[in-house]
Amino acid sequence: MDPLSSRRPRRTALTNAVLTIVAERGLDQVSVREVAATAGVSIGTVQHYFPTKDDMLLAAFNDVVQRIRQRISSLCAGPHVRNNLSAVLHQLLPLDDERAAESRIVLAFAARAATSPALAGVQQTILTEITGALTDAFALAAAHATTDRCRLAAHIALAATDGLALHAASTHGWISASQLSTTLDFLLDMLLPTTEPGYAITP
Amino acid sequence: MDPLSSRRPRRTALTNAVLTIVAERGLDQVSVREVAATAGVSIGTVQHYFPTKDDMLLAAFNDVVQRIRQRISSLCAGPHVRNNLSAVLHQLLPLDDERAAESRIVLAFAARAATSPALAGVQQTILTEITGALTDAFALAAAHATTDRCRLAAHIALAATDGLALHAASTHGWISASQLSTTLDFLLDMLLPTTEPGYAITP
Amino acid sequence: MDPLSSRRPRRTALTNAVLTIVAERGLDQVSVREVAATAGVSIGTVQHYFPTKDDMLLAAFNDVVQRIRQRISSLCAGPHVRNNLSAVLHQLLPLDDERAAESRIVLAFAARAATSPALAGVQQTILTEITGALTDAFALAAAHATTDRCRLAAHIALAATDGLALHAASTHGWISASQLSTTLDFLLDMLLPTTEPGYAITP
Amino acid sequence: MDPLSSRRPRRTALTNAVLTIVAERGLDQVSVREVAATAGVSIGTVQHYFPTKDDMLLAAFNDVVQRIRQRISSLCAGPHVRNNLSAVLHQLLPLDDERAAESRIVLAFAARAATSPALAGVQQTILTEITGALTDAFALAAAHATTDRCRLAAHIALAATDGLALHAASTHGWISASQLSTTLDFLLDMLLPTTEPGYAITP
DNA sequence: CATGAATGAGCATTCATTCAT
DNA sequence: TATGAATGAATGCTCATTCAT
Repeated sequence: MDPLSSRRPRRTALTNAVLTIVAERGLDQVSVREVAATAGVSIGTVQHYFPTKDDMLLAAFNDVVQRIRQRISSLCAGPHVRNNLSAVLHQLLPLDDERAAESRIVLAFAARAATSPALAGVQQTILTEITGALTDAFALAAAHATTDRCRLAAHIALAATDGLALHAASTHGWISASQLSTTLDFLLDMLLPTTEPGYAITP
Repeated sequence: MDPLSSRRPRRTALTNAVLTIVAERGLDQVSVREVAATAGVSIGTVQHYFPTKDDMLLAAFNDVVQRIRQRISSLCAGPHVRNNLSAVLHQLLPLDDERAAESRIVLAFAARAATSPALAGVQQTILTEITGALTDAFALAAAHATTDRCRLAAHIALAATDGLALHAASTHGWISASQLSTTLDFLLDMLLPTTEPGYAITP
Repeated sequence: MDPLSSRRPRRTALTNAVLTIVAERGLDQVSVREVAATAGVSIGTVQHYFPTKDDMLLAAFNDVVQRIRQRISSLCAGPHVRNNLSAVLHQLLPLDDERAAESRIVLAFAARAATSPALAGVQQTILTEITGALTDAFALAAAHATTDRCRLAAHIALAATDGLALHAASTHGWISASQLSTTLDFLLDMLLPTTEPGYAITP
Repeated sequence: MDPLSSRRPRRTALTNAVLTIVAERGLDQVSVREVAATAGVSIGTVQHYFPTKDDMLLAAFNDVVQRIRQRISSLCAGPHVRNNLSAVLHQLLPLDDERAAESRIVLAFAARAATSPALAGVQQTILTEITGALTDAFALAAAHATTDRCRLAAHIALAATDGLALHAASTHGWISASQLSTTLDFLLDMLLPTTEPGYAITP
């Protein structure tokens, strides 16, 4: 009846099929055929929603980015800045199977973004958003720190988090979930002085 | 005369061709045809050296890893531990065109390692080596720090470095070379107390 | 309009192309490319109808078997059992160019059936059908013979016929059409006593 | 030392490798690579003995034909003509695993002979030899039969035997070894009257 | 909105063969 | 005598895409 209620779900089913294949077999195993088969529709239908394969991959990347965006923004509503900060970054680590799959997906798209301007644009947007939010959070948590310091802290925090996710996703069991968590906590302790000032991002 | 003097160069020419294509157009644009054309040999010759495409990619990844390994070990010979540490990590950042290409290459292989056990093995080996070396370096630089602290510092330093390289490679100009360098320096200052103790990785 | 009227002919054109190549150049010269070229369609079209080469060969064998089946059954309608029997078996001999081509085709598929279960199944089916029909015919022609005798006669008749076709197809002119016919007639005379017994190879 | 004692065995090992592959996987699975691997030599060695693949196949066919020739001629030395005749023809049926393999081999080469003049020549030679020998045998067994009758009987006997072998090799278990033997015996009884006339399919 | 026929370029791989050693 | 490097054509097959319905 409502065109939105029938069009969107099918489109989402297709991007979900893409993401499933990316997580399980890698981005280069994504083909229109496989997506159609995974989603249980015909090839023609896939190409009705996404005229080209690049359109399809871009939509899938946008979907996963949007999913991350929403999960992050919902975590920023807490009263304690530091807890929010920690929660957000932990969301980006492959601490359980679901987020491990997401890490593989994000890594795959990030790698392809290196040679795909369209994907690079999406990647740049989400990186800008997250570092902006992290910078704000650091500013709130350490009120007397300069903006530059906060931005530096944000970049370090996000780089280390993504780097940890990269290390975990690109090996198999080299670094455990608890190690990931411990390492990130250690870094946050360094970046966010708790009891007394005198180090970390404060001047 | 010496078979090694005629066999090796050709094999290396082939893996170099692979790495060139990976850096310029991405790992999924690597085909036996393209590699043969880039190296200026016939298709049959490529498959004489590498019976399957996976063999070829694995050899190329091993080559780039070996290249990194040697560059790093040559930097560790300096007298000042902290300088060595800094130099090694800066080597892993895409600070010039050559290292930007290498970052794209390493990122591409890391992403594929997520779904390729053979590549994951190589990745795990090099990560283990580098974190081991970094841990030793932190131990030398901060003599009274526990081994666990040093290992944590090593993981953070490498994760942040690889994360920065990932951010730079997966966008185009989002983060400049000087920003990369500044951010890494800031992190190292945090991890390596200079004048006086009382923070960072010392207890 | 009717999908059958546009789909079937094309599919049949493809199997006919296969059979043409088999008859002229042998089964191992059949390639998807050659079939496409012979049928005047694109490679993709061939593989739209037959996803794999084995599917294509199986369909072609089924087609030729079906053709034989129909020719045989149309011959069994005559009033004189012995004439029918003779006519059917003569149909299986390479007595003219068309049936010589068919003999080469059938021989090629029979040989491949030795190492292809799918083709062996088709071969077994047609052999069972023909020997069944021949057994019935012998039973009608020699009313007081036991079923076992009739089955033996049927097996001998078909084996000798196929053997003659094999000899003719696998040499070039070693045995002439008239020799084939004469030999088969002689065998039928032996298997089907007409007026009086007492012949065989004795004068 | 003796060139013959070192050259011939290796050459024979190669043709044996060909025949093994033909029996197990079919003639079109024979490749220089596979033959070299099966015989445990290098590709270059195979092509040292057989410059082209056709040379190799022709030699292999000649070998198998020679093997049959020798087995047959050794059986013709017996004192009872009828027994010799029966023994020779039974040798051509796939009554045990070894002769089943040989039947697949002979069938494969016969089918290829349909489009290969060189193989057809060998096939024609062996057919001529065997029918000649059979004609002689029938002449001895039925002294007062004309030569033409004997030749007809020979053709029928060989055609039926080869046809039975074809039926057995091209299906899997459709006709059992004992059925093959029984059918051939029945035919021979028909072609070679022993005590009294009055047989054929009538009881 | 959805299908599937049709296309032809592209893929990794196998192949027979040549040649220098 | 025997090897293996090198070649390039050919293989079956998958692919993204176009188009008519």
